[in-house]
Amino acid sequence: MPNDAVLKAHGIKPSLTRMMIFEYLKTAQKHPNVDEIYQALQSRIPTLSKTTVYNTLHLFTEKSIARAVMLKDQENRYDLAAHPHAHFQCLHCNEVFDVAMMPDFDLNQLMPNHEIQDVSVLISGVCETCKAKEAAQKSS
Amino acid sequence: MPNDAVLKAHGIKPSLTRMMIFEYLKTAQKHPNVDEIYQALQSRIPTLSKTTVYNTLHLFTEKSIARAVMLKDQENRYDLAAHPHAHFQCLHCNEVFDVAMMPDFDLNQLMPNHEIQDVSVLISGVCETCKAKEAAQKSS
DNA sequence: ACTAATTTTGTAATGATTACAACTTAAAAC
DNA sequence: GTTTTAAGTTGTAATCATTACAAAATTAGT
Repeated sequence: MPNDAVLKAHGIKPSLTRMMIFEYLKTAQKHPNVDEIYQALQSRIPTLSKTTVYNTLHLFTEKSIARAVMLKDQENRYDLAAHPHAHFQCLHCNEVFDVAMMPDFDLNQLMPNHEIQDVSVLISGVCETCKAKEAAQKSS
Repeated sequence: MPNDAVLKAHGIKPSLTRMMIFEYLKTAQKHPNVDEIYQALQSRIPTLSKTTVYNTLHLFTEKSIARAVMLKDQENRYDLAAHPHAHFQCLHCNEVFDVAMMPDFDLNQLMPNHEIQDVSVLISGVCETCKAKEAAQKSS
């Protein structure tokens, strides 16, 4: 489905700015924060303002095509809400990776009378790469 | 185990201030943020500074007797790390509840070469009370 | 007591986020 | 195809949690 169709399908008028922010979220191989999105698109949209990035992300979040990722650095990062997944944040290099998906917990049984809208899972630890580096240093 | 013993066991010198912040975290039936802790203890520790609260919570987090709860309001809240549990935040009244515990995912199988230190689960939706209120309003 | 180390404090800086009003662009009405 | 209205975008200033940092106070070791 082309980008404008995705936006329209969620009740968002596909302005050029919105399309480009959406496209960036879709193709960027990371979990960008507001400033990263702003910096990345500034060259192509010279009049872009940070407020617009905030506005657009709030809109995307509200319309459920993006969601805020809660991380320890206390700065919102965003990714597309398309496929539910967990996040792994390395405490050494600070990189964030997607984790395929958690098995579905039987939340409705745990909390029968609550309406569950979203589940965020953040796993933290040390990533493969950092572990390898540490091991290499120790043995040298 | 008395509070000072808990602190000592984690390598923290049990100063009066630290004991009182620990005690507050233990007994408060909520997930206080820094300001709430500060306000609550100010009457008993008149010279208390907010920086001290920040310092102490960082220390507690580092020594693993407390942990930062990641919530959508973008303001750190803390609870004791004692028994692992998930959090439920109501999107209407903003209240936060503990959820017994998630079944343990087989994370090590999902991410074989990573070292997992912590898993945070945040569930959001509408709580029992808010749902009941809504239902009552509709039927009136 | 004396010195050194630790703990606590207050003020100032940082930096993400929001408020808000002006401006610009696009759509609708005529 | 103007005019009117609504929607989208922008820039500046304010807010507020958090951090940096250095001084002051307290505690522990000698």
